[in-house]
Amino acid sequence: MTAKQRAYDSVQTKETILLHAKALFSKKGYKGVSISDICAAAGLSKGSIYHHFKNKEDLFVQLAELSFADSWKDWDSRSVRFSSATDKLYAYSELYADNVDLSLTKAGEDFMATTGADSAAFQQFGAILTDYVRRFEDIIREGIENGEFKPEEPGEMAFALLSSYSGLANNSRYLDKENVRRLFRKMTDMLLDGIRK
Amino acid sequence: MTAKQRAYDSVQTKETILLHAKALFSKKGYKGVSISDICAAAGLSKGSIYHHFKNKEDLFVQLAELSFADSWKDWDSRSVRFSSATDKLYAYSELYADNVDLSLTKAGEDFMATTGADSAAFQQFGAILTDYVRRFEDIIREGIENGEFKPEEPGEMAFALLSSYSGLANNSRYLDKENVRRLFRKMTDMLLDGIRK
DNA sequence: CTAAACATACCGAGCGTTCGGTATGTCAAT
DNA sequence: ATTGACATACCGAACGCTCGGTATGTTTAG
Repeated sequence: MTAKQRAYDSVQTKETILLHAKALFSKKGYKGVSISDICAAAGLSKGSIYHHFKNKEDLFVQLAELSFADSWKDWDSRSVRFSSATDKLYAYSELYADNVDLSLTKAGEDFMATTGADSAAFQQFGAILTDYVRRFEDIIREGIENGEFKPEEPGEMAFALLSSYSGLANNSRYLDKENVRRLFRKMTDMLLDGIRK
Repeated sequence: MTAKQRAYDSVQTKETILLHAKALFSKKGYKGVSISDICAAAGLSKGSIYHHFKNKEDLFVQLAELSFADSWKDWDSRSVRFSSATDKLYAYSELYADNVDLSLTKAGEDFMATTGADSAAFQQFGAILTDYVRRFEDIIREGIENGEFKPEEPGEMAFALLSSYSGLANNSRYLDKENVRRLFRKMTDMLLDGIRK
């Protein structure tokens, strides 16, 4: 006996929309994806999408909110396995590498360049990003406190490290998965010990 | 005595278009800038722009070609002053920092995501990028050869370093000039010596 | 019956691009 | 030196199309 089939499932539908939207945004950026594109991918009509989301900006911000939250939840469950901040950094970069094709960083930049800085959605997204850096900062701070990393301003270090990873992610778009992983590992090597002999 | 007065000056006009286009593209990305935007900024009509360029893609590729060529020319005249590859790296990062507001890297990513990989313009731009990395690679290779840097694959190192700088440039969009310079210097410190204690 | 969930049809604005037309410049023949 | 033929530079209206968004209708759940 299967459960009663329901033609309407609001929660499921919203998840479907966000799922396809994420794939599209991460591949084509914010402006590169139209609502119609999302409709076609999700197999839904515009009316349905605009029933669940106020507008395109709202859709993107909600997507970013959920994506980053999920991503950190995933991270939390993994990171406990690693005792040192150094190991955590490698694990983080590996996680990043495995999700380059579903990363919203590029779309986020696009979104911020597109959306006016006065917009509410813009500030919401800005808050998400700030929070993201702050969470990453915790790893750095941990490394500093137990003597693994140099004792410098953790906020700046977090910003710089994340910039390196996001830059690498943007430029790895046309590489195969294996190479991406190798490059992210190499990047972490570099960020830890530098290129100087 | 002024130079010969001319009602039309094709070269000047084209330069004007490219100048304003560069400022707009670097701020709003490729898709974020319309031909009308460029018209308004340059004080010209659409017809005029399409007289000088085949289409939007052509305009962007020509702009990228000239920009990168100019940028390297500028670099060549500066870099001779520095004897070590380490010094050159700092000088390069400073040059990058001073031009974040006129950088086409983000617009280039946007362009590649927008334009089909089969397009001629796409491949032209790809060639420009490849050439750019190769030129930067020369600095790395020099550093390796005279024992400043670790003897690793210079192509990969160039790719990684440039990714770090471009990522930082993308994320520095809302910072003031002084902070951007400081962050780029910090990034170079990090890339040279790492964050490990 | 009511309300939520979804579809359909449509809107005005803006997009990249085209095109007919108009200045302006060049140059050879007179 | 003037003229007429032609090329170049530029304009602005308009095209076909897509965009984000809305109004309205239909289906399903409770």
